[in-house]
Amino acid sequence: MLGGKKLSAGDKNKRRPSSSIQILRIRTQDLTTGRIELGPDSGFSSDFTHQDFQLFDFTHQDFPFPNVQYEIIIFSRIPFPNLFSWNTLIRAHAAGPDPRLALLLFARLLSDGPDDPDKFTFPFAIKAAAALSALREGAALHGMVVKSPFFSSDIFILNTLVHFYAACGDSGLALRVFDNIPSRDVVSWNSMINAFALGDRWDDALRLFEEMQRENVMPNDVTMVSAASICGKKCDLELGRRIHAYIQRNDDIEASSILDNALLDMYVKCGSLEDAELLFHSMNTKDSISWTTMLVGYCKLGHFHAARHLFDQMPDRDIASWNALISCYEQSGRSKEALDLFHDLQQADVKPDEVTLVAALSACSQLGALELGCWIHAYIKKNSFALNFHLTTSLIDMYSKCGDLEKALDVFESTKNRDVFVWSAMIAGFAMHGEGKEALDLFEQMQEAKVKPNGVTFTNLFCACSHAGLVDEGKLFFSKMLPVYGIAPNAEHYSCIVDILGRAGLLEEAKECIRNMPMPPSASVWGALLGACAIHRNVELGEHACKHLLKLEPRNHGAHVILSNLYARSGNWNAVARLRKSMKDSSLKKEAGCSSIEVQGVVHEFLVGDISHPLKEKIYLQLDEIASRLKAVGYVPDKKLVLQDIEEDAKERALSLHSEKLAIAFGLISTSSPAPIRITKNLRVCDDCHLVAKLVSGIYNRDIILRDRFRFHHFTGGLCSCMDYW
DNA sequence: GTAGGGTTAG
Repeated sequence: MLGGKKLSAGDKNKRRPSSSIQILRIRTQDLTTGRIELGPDSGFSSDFTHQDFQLFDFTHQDFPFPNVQYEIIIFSRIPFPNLFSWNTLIRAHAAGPDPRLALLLFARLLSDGPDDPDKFTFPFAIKAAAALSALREGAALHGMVVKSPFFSSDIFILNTLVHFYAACGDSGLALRVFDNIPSRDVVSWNSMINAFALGDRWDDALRLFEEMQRENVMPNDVTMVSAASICGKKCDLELGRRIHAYIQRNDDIEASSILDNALLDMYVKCGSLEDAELLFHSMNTKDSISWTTMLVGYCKLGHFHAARHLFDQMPDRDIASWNALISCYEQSGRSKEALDLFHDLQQADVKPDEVTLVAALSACSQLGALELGCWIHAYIKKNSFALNFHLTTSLIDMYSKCGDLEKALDVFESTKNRDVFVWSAMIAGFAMHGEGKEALDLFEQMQEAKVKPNGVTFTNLFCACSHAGLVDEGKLFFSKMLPVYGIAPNAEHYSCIVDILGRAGLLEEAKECIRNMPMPPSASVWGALLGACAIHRNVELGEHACKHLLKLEPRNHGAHVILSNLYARSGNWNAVARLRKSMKDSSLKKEAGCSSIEVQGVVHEFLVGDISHPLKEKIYLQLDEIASRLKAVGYVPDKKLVLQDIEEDAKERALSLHSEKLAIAFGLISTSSPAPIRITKNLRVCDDCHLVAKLVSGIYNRDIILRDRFRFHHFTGGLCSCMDYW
């Protein structure tokens, strides 16, 4: 039916087949009639004949149901297909690559089928709605079920509905269906336990697990998979072990590799490699999921050699195994290893998927490896990967963090569909480059586009305000978060606002803000206050913040360094020495500063005073030349920040060998104008290096784009984009 | 002759 009018057979034959299939829209008023109608905006033309199925592209290489095409041909040749044939085809599509076709067929069945749908039809159709998270469509199916005396108590249909609402992310609605199931079987309980698990309501799930046993429904292997998985998510090793023991005790729980894998995953998530290894070695059948799960276990606990060894031993690696190792490297900050493995993958002629590309792009972001990032972007285009939200977000993030804001904006603007992550990534891009106004404008546009901001959006906005010194704007956004946007500020948001106030010198207001926090102040809140005190040389408040910070994170070396800098700036060398001794006693080391620069696709890393580079002679000659040209324009090294109380000329030498200066020197000799020198530093850039970079950009007439831990500095003609506010 | 629930990478 279309627009409420039933088409006659004659109409059908006159119309052209539709070329694009879109999801059908079921109007809610149709619930009262118990029939499904196609809305006028559905894009579906009802001139669809059985022969048209042959026009669809079912040759997708990952098509999981090899017989579908065959069935379609058969189906289209059946002059009067019966309900059984309809059901079979709906089932095939519900599990196929495009479940929308199952819903289309269902609608078609209602208007043109030989019979009304039966108790077999509904589970297939609801499953399709679940696969699509199509809440409205599934709810309409639910409406039809409820009104039917035959279906409203059918346990198969009701169980599928529980699963459907869970898949749509609404465990509350799932529970309403579950509560109304007249006599629940083990699948009902399993579905509801899983619904809670999907909604991160782990304790509710475990309560239900106990309740089902009280009602004398025996858990089966599927129940135990969920139970194990919940223990993993809760990091409850004790309960996990009890579940495992229960399974071993009860012979009626059927062994399966899915169950073994779920237990393995539980042990890995709980961080018990011993249990995981024991189970892994006792497993008779290990599939690629088992191997990959074990691999993730080694990676997460930092056993990278064991992980690599396991990876090399795997009998058959699928793309998920590669992705696991690449992602683990990338998330542990081992970006170079991640990219090396990405390279191996290509050498092995394995096709990356979207997950691989997201991880590789993320590794590029961390390293500032723009050339490789561009190459991956070209690869995506060449192999016509669909730019989904994930990939788009990663590309924007990569270009932003590699210092090419223009390209980030290109990607952003060429994307029509933008979810909250895509918008937030672009806002973050502007923020880290100090383009506060643009970030705020984009937030306005995002609201015009009716995309609801989330907590991350606000973090990025605050970051923009902080770097651009937009204090009033930051305060305004903060005050609107809960009342206007319904997002309760978390500790991270409080750190941001403390940072904004503190940087602007409003230390008292920042202190007051911390006092009014509804949750205990986190380490990062105190860190923000400490940073502000360092900028504004407030030793007393700085000590106060540092004391609180160290109470929460005794081994935070960053705090020691900032406080030490604060003492150093105010010339209190005794305090510096005391602090350094206490750091030494607790074997705390300052994180080594490291700067990297990419030249022709190769990333070169420099540490302080590094002499490991093959071109070290040339680099040090260049450094000498820079030093003399800087002196000629009146530059005096800012030695206050050299931590040790050492001799003056030694201080000067230590300062002149900071990693970013080595990278700048290398950049000058290995690249040429007008290409900017792009440097990525793992820590915040120090005052002296910032000054040197400004002067070099003027004297050598070369732009320098330096990314530090927190933001970008664009040095050009002797000035920096941050206006010395960072 | 057709049916429901579960594990890995992001």
